[in-house]
Amino acid sequence: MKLYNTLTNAKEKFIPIEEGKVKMYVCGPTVYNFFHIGNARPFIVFDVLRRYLEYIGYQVDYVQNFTDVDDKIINKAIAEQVDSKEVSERFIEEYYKDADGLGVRRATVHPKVSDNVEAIIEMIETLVEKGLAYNVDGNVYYRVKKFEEYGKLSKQSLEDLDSGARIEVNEEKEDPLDFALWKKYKEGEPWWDSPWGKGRPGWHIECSAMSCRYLGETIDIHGGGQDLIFPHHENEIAQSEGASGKKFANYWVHNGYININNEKMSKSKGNFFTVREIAEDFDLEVVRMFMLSAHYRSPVNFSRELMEQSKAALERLYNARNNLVFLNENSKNSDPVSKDWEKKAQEYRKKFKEAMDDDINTAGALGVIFDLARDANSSLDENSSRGDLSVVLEIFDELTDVLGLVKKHRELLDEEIENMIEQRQAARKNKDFALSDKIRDELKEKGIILEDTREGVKWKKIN
RNA sequence: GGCGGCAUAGCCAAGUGGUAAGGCACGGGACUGCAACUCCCUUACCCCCAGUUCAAAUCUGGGUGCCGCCUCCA
Repeated sequence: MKLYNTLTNAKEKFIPIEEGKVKMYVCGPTVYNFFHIGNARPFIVFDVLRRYLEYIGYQVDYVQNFTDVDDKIINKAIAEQVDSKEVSERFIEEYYKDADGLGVRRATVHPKVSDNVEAIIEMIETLVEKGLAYNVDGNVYYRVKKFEEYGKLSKQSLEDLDSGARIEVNEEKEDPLDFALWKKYKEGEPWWDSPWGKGRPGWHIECSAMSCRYLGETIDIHGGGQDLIFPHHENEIAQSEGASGKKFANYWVHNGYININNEKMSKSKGNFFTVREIAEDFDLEVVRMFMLSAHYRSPVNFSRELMEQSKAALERLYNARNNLVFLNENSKNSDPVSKDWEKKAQEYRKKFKEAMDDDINTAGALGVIFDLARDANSSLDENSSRGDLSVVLEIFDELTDVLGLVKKHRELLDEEIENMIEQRQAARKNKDFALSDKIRDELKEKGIILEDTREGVKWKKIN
């Protein structure tokens, strides 16, 4: 498999540190609000990367943190006159609700900053000992110019950064580029004891410390949104490599932005939609479909129209699967799978993997699944063998599972609804179309859509 | 100013040297009591100019347009 590595600005063959295993860290949310669809992109993209790595046989240790100590959380807590812990715990719960809706699986570990302060302090101590950090009256800063490779991820030289740096108000720092590792306690803020007095961790250090604690000094893949490249990930490299003297991450993978009217969606611009808001109008699986229909590194525009398109596309996939299930349940042909379909299933699998191997080309992979759907729709019917039908259903589920799509398989119908369908069939037989249409409308009210096909009545639930 | 990305049909989008996947929408047809689903058919001077090559959407150079990072941000 090839992955685009921000460190080298090139697609590279993925080679894990340890054969058969992948250590992967992805920057998680700051839990002070519902997350927006810009935040949702990395959750979905890296969930797919993780699923694919597992699909091709790796054992993946996947760590995604919760930033639960932060200015924005503190501000929210003050505004609501509650404890900041209350705010972060609440939005961690809300995170899981939305993530579940998006089909994002739980990481192996979801560490919180507040549970890892000890590890953070240890790492800062190491940096201070090595002369890479300094304490000024209870605030500890990273001495950026001491880390020679600073800028290697974002491809910026220290001189460029110097000239671009805005005038610092903070006169404590030796250099404007230096950033905080430990922040001195202020009234009303959460705090921990440290060698430098009461205080709390800075933002960047948490990922370095937690990545090291849960995955070790060197990891395979570090992921996040492109906007984290600088300064966050640059700083992580400075901290982790400064402390360990070893390479921090072999592959840096960054997803592109979500735009609104071609402009970046961001909390500061206020032009964002939370996933929670979108859930009022769409099943969240549609959001996932939308995200995966473009390559993860390209910017995508978000709009209601595009959501409608994705919804229709997803619908097509569900229809194809429902047809397969229906035929499979009703097939009277018990022949085993044919050579033809055995071969075709392998070809679809191969093409799917080729797309995914090429830097997680989900749009290309979806194209393969749509080809499979069309093939199944057109070449399988009531005379097809159960052998063929089940092989096609298996490969369809196998491939859609990797993308985390088409997961809502229909359950058995209630007896009441079954009865209504039978009554309608009787009415149709008697050409009593007024009654049959009435029953169909009633079922629609209950969220069941009927389709009369040559093979019989099919039904599905409305999304 | 420094660094980086993008430009493919009405909309979305794959394709990095061999003659344009796929989805949505639109139009025509088949099927159907109607509808839905499904199927078939139809729909592209690959932003512009020049160059390299037997061959370029793909490579090189130059334009034009849009976006991002350099500051909290996925």
